[in-house]
Amino acid sequence: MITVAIAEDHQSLVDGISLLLKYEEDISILGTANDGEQLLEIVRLKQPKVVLTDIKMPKVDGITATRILRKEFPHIKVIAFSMFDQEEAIQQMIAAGASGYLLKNSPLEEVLKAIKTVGTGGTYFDASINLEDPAKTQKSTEKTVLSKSEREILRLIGEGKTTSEIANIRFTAVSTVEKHRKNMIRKLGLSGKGELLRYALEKKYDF
Amino acid sequence: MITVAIAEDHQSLVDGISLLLKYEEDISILGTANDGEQLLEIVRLKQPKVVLTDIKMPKVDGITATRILRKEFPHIKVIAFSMFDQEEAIQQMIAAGASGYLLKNSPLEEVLKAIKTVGTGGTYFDASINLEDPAKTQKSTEKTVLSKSEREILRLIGEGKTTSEIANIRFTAVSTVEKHRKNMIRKLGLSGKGELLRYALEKKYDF
DNA sequence: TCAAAAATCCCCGACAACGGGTATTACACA
DNA sequence: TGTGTAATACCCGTTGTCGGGGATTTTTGA
Repeated sequence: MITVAIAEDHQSLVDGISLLLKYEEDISILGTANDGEQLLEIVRLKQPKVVLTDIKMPKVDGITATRILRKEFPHIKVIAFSMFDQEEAIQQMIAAGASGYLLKNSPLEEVLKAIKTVGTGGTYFDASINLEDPAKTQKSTEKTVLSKSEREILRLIGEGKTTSEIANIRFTAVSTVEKHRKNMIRKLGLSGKGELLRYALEKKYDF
Repeated sequence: MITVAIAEDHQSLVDGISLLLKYEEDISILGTANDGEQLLEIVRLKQPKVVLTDIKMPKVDGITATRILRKEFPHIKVIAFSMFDQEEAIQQMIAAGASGYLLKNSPLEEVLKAIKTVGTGGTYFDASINLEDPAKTQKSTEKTVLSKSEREILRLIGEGKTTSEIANIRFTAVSTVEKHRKNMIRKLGLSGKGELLRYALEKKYDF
């Protein structure tokens, strides 16, 4: 018997999945949640074997929830369920300890397959996902190399501050902040005008 | 017997709804689509009594599809099915001729109720929708709505493309893309260098 | 059919962001 | 004690973005 908990902010989709799984003999749904907080509660109470979770959710996002759950209950397997096949999200989800990744525009049958595969110790990644890409992986390992000032500036960039605003906040010269920007761009292997803001916004859940 | 066509770009959700409706005696699904073009095809071929459609879809969006269908087949009832309860979208959908409006974070049972109510000549609007405040509604409908090209460009901005790259992709002049950018900034009340990218990244997950 | 909205193109100036350098001070740690 | 890294600050030049205009064509809605 595979016990499952589902977290997904669209109740209609939760209902659809529940309906499908209800007729499966070897699968039992222990609970459903509409946000990350509810998911953590349910898992702590009932400890399912498999967790199926959306990435974008209110209160606590799927990546953070996965990281917390995998730390508390290493035996619990997590399958991510997302609308997007963005590499960053997938990469982060894998880093957080997910055993599978599904896309919402795949058939519902995929969900069933994924739960069964992951529930019996395997991994399941949607066919339309292409992983590896050494540049990205390298990027994520190098991100820890950022220094204290650099991290602070990156955070401020993520909050929408411009270079001159950051300089005022930190009581340093504009040229210093720009230097830090450039160093970060070099360290992270980025290029182009908006890339650092992009990076800051996408990684801002990481602190 | 109520005949139905469903359009929704997330196949998993289509499957869930289909699964639910399959066990209903008086409802029959004539076809499902993953984008607006497919929906138009199906409706023209099979002419269902009720159409359940997502608003955000590839190729042809739900609002446009509704407008076209209501013009060609005035007897066909349309129910909108959306993730967001933004007044502009609801207002536009009603203006296009929709008889109902559902939110994806409502239970699946609501879908059933809505189809039955609309299929028998009624209207069904989600309880958590509040449409009063005519002044505000009027204001937002004529102000905040982005056009087709603008939305496409916003999407590309969200994918990290620069203005010149977008111009190449769309086979238009750089100046045109810049004009669209500026119009969007004005429409959305933004200001500053990175704000549009910021907006694009934040709204990217919301449709 | 006809006006409104959208889409296309161009101009200018201002300035922030980036790429590529150089240089000084300070502090850690081996 | 020296080497390394971080943090500070400045230079030049290029490109992208934004604010503010104007103008034409095409599409669409009423």
